[in-house]
Amino acid sequence: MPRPRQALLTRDRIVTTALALIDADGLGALSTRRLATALGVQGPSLYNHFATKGAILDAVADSVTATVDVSAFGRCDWYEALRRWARSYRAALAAHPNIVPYLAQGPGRRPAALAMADAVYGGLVGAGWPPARATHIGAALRYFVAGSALGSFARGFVEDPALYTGHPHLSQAHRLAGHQHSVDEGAFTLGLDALLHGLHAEYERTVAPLERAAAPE
Amino acid sequence: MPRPRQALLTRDRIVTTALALIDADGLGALSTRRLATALGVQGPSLYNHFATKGAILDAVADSVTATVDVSAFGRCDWYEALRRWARSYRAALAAHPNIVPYLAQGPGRRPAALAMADAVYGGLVGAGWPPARATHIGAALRYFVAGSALGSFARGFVEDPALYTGHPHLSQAHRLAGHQHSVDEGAFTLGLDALLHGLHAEYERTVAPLERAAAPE
DNA sequence: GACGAAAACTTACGCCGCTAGTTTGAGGGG
DNA sequence: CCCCTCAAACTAGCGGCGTAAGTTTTCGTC
Repeated sequence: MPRPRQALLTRDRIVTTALALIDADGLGALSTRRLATALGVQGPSLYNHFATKGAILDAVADSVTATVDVSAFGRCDWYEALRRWARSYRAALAAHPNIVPYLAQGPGRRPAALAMADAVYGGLVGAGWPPARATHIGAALRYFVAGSALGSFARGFVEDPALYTGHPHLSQAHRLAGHQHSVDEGAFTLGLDALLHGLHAEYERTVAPLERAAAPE
Repeated sequence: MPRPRQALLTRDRIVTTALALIDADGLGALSTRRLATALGVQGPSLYNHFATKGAILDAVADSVTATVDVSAFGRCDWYEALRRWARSYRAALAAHPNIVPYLAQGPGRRPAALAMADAVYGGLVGAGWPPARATHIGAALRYFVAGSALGSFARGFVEDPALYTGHPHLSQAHRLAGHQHSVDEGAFTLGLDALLHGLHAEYERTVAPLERAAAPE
């Protein structure tokens, strides 16, 4: 087939289809040939639109990151903004868990990831956190969110009671997989609340006094 | 070459060499052929000792998990034990960051990972945490540790100042990669302290009263 | 209307994980 | 001591992978 009258592929169509395949079959199951077949095309045709498979994955990852809501920074105080961002971030990743290992490598050159980092860091610095501390906070929350989305904690335990007979406290572990949602959600909520609680305490101890001294009403 | 007088391969030698290759060149660069070459052997010979490449990776992952120290449970109170475990866990993963994406999928059928889960869960329940809460705490800390080891936060930012010109707050982001250790370490310490602080507060609020009622001196 | 860029194609290279079948030394039973 | 079985290496090869190279035809532009 030569060049068709109507282009068969667009970057958008490739990204959307790739994400669907990754969601359905996992990151490892995405090959350029399978992706092309799903698009009704031969493998190498993709290279007319993306330089490498990695560039496709970057675009897929960024399309997921782009759905994260950072609008709470500037609208709420830093504390509430962090909470809303973290929940939105986690929701975005949990909707596409198979891409998380790729996405969690860092923002790299992906525009949506950079925009998110900018909003979070800017929001924290704007609230009075020292720059180095703001970096640490952003990193710590990314650690927690990425870790929570990387793989279900509950599904990490095989559903085979015999496996746990040698471990006195794990006799119920085979049931975890069946309660995946409540376990993962409960752990995330607990951890997020605890993290924010601790950060709040540090803010009151180190930042708030300075803020009050600078603008004493 | 037929069967040699002295076996060329052992499971231990395969695991050790595989870990070295993964450390040096990344998870993606480990192929059965490369591994076999490093061992002075042809590719398929590995299959005399392991059923699949995944089984090799399981063994490598478990050898890393086995270095995590959980002895603080039972020796310290739950709070200090959690801290020591988390630090040891992170140190083990950070020493071999390239295997983390594989390892973080959960314990699966890996014995050292199951033993670690058993110790942590048992320690928390023993301290009075309700079972469901103990599960959440273990999960939340695993989220955080795995996320922190999955990829350096600092190295996630490309060292190219031009990339950040469009983002007002990221003007210094290209310097992050140069301070990888202090950034990642600082973020981990901050997050861990905050998490534990929050958990301690919840313990005092929900568990400690019951403990005092049950054993009033 | 000529022409270069664009978007599909085919072919091919060197990797990959893994299977099948072969060879031959090692170790145990008569 | 001989033989039999098993174990641990081998070679050959399958189908799939990412992607480079070159071909064909159409589109958009001057």
